[in-house]
Amino acid sequence: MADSRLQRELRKKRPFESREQEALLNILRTSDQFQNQIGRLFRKHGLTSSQYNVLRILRGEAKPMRSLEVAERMIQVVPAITGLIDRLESHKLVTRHRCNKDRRVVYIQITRKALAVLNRIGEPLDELHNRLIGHLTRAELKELSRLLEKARTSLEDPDDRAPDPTSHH
Amino acid sequence: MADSRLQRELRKKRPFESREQEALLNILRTSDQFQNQIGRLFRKHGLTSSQYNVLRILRGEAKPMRSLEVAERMIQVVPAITGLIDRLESHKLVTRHRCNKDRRVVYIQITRKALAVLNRIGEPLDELHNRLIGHLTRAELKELSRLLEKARTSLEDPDDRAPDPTSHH
DNA sequence: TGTAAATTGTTTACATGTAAACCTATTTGA
DNA sequence: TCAAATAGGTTTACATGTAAACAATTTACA
Repeated sequence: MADSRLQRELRKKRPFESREQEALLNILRTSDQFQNQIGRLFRKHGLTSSQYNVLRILRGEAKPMRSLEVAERMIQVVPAITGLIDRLESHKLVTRHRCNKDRRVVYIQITRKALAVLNRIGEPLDELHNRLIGHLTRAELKELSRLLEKARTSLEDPDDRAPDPTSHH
Repeated sequence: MADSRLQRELRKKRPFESREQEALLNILRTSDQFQNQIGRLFRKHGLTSSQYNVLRILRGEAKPMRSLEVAERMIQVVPAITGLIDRLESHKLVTRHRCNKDRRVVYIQITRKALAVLNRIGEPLDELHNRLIGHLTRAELKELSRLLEKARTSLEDPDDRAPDPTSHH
């Protein structure tokens, strides 16, 4: 395999053992670096990436949501959501309401203050996105998304670990 | 823009505003999910992803390295390396040696125990890599790497903030 | 109807990641 | 030669992310 940019970046002395490994590391590395840039922008506005994501989800839904519903969309493990909401609440970016019908449930609602913050971040974030990958052509962007979506199909079926192939349908 | 897999995954009610945004989110999301899988494998062997990366770097270099040198290759902020090395040391996976010539410098050396752990992880890790993106064709893997490397070129020049273009060569 | 099982969050224990302040040992330079 | 600037690491303060154990409610069902 010919020398690659990634190989130089990682200062590897040897080419990758496989294209699979190279592609995988390219995905992780690109994501890492982009997340750094994006996180820095959020920090300027007093938010973290996770907090921004929670607020975006709440704004998108446009009505109070249950904690676990938010957590699921964040694709995060459940326990983390509690502290995340705690901090957002202490910054007055969301409010919590205990449901009366089912007292286990907690509803999370976004505040006006948070909506204002999201509005302020919108434009600079679009600009950053553009700076990060705006130099790819439309065809390239489309192909990149296609390849990444195809890559993720490997995570779909729950490992074919069907405990009992004879049951269920 | 037509509906995409990502759009469904994120339960977005509206198509993405731009292909740039869609591609960017695809990168972040794919990386996240893959990192989860990989991290789980490392954990089975008593390591974290960061620890594994440090050990790989040390094994690749095949001789003691300075702390900051390791940190640079990890593309991490400096402070984090201290605790990381602390934990590796407490697990007897690396040893620390203060340099006598320059007493500020600390050399990190990998242990035999760590080399054995890396050997045990090698095969299952290759298998996992294969499971994650082995279903892409060679041409697709190559194109995916090319696109991601092109994407990262946006991070190259230090923002053109050349403090003084007249100095240095 | 009464108890086991499932659901919804929380708390606790660890390992990281970021930023900013610090401490020491070296190097620079007037 | 001696003070100021650098370089190499650490420490401290926060915000997350993962796993495991719990607590409070609700549901299911024998």
